[in-house]
Amino acid sequence: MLNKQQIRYCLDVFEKMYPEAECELNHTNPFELLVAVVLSAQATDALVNKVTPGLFEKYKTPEDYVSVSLEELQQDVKRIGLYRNKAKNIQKLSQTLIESYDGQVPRTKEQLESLAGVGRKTANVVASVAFDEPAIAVDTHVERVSKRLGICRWKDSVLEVEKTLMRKIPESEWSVTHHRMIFFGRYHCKAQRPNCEECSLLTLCREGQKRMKKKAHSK
DNA sequence: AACTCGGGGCA
DNA sequence: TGCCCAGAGTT
Repeated sequence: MLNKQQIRYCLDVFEKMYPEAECELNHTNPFELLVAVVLSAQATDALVNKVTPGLFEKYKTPEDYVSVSLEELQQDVKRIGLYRNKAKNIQKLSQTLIESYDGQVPRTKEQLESLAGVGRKTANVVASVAFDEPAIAVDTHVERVSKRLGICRWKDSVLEVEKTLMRKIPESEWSVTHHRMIFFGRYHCKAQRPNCEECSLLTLCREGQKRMKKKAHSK
C-alpha cells in the first residue's frame, strides 16, 4: 500500500500529464448534468453530446421529459446505447423530482442515489460537480488505477476504494484528481494494454512491477 | 456475484 | 468484425 507521500507524488504526475483535465461535464444546470450523467453510463459524456445534438434544447425541465411518450424519449436517446432503461429511468426520475423536490435536483448524495437510474457513482458526480459537495466518484477507471498503483487494496469494494481515497487525498483536490485519474486510466493505464514502459509511476506501481517482472521472465 | 441492457468507438 | 465501454437494476 502506498503512503500519503507516494500518493502525493502520483497526484503530481497526474497533474503533469493532464494539466487541463477539467471536467468534461460542461452543463449549465444541475438537472441537465444529472440527465447527462445518467445517459452516459457505459458510454461517455462526449458521446451523449455528439450523438444526440439538440437533446438539451428539446428537453430542459423534468416536465419536458414526462410530457412525451416513453417511445419518443427512447427514440431520442437511442443512439447512446442501453436506451430503453435509461429513457425509462429519466422519466421516472423526472416524476420524482416533480412530486418530491418541487422540480429541483436534490443536493445530498443520499437523496440523489434514491432516484431511478442514479447509483453511487452518478450521485457522487452530481453532488460534487453541481453542488460542490465533498464526494469522490469511483468509476471503473478510478478503481482500476487505484488498485494497480496500490492506493487501495485489490479486493476493496467500490465503497472501500472511495473511503480510502477520501482519507488519503486532500479534500480540496478531490474533484480535479477524479478527472485526472480518469484521463490517466483511459489513455495511459488502460484496462487491456497499460503503457507501463513509459510510465513515470512504474517504480512505485505494484501492478507495473509485477508486469515488468513477468515480461523479463518470459524472455 | 452474475447477468442484462446496446449502439458507438476503436483496433 | 469483434471486443470493450465515465453503470445500475434485478435475480
